[in-house]
Amino acid sequence: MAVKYKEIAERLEHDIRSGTFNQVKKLPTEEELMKQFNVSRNTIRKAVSQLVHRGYVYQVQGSGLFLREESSADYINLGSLRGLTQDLSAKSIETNIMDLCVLEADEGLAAQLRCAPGTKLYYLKRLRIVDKEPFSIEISYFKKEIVPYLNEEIASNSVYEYLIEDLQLHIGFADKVISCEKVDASSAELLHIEPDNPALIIENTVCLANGTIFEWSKSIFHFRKAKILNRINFK
Amino acid sequence: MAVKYKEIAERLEHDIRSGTFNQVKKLPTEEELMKQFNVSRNTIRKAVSQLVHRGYVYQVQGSGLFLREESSADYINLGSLRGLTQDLSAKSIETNIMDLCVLEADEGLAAQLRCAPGTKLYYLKRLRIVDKEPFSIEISYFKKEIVPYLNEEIASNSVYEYLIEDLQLHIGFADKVISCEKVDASSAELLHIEPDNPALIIENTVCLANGTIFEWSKSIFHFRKAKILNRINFK
DNA sequence: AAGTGGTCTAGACCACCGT
DNA sequence: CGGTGGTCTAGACCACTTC
Repeated sequence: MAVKYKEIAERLEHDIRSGTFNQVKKLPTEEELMKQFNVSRNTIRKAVSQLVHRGYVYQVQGSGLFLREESSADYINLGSLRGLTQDLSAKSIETNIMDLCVLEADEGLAAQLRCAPGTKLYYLKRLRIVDKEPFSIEISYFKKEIVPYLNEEIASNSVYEYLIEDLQLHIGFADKVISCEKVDASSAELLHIEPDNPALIIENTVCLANGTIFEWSKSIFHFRKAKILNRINFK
Repeated sequence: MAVKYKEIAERLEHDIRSGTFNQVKKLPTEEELMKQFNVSRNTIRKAVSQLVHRGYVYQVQGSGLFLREESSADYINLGSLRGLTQDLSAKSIETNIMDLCVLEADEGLAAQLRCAPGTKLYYLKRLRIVDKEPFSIEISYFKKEIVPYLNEEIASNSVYEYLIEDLQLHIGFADKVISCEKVDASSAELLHIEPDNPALIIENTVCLANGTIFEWSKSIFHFRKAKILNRINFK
């Protein structure tokens, strides 16, 4: 990571998360940060705008740079790539692999992934267990052309860590569709809830930085245990 | 709006929405935009980054600026201030005011709004009807100190348009918590669904640009009709 | 090699907050 | 009024895509 503004943003994010500014609830001024990191003002402003987007701070013209309140509960964060591991860091997380194989896209999957029917895909179904209780079911399809190899060991840990660090994929953007349904019988059993109970659903279409779709997934969450937090900035 | 990059972003957003670039699926290069709007490169880049953030386009280094696919269905957009009116623009939207009054914050509301119990609040409950069918129930509390006046006429249209254009409030950021519950009996009746059916819930804490909380709201959506779309950018 | 976006600098001036 | 963010410019150099 040779990029200055990203390094500064990561450094500040780390400091915020470890409570460095909790007393004053305020970050140093832009001028102080310029001196501290020995970079130009625009570079500081670019680093800070990353923290704003991630929901850590807000800027007030003429006044300063303030910490946003920490969210007390454990929420799922839509914007993070690392998924549950980072969001629910205080909890114990286990993963059961229910299924992992290569298959060929049918009409429906081909439409979701914008590829020809018959395209080879990795199919992965996992049960996520948080604090010893079933939390969610995650069903993912990856284009094999882009993710040429996957095994149970990788799928038991963070798939995205593997995609980014080992396969060196550049992940660009995603569409997430959030909805709510009655849970089907087999999912109800896995999640230890009654059939016809509600379930929170996230369908996720993920693209590389160059715009190519490489994953489509559907996650089914236990309706009492999962809440999603989204921090929005206007302006 | 004397700010150049915002004007350029709005102009480009309008052009994108009206299909100007649909043939090529690409925007002009930064250099062309610089000439077209007669501004510096950084100003163009700032305008473009707003479009990226709103999910309209993605940038590919060395290649260009591309349109993201339009989402086919009618989704609720978490990032917009205007709410349903803009998101579901193709549909007919009606609003029934169920309740509108001033009350004093109890312990629970005081905690949500970070104010003293007894603080005066506007309470507003509305039923939103889309294409002649009940779509959602919205319950809002506004600090009267910040929103000193509200009436049925304003509440029948866009409250946020009134807050921004008439009261000149500067809205800064919001925390949105999305979850899923079994619907209660009275809400079920309003939404024309069976009791115990699922409901999609958004709880919303909204702050002014200076960080003051001024609204807390809870929206209960018809689980078959409401889907939320969130477009995420990494990097 | 040419085209196009990504990062970074240095400096100017404006707008808003607080004392 | 001084302090602090917000906007804007002009120019340099780097990194990636495309041909």
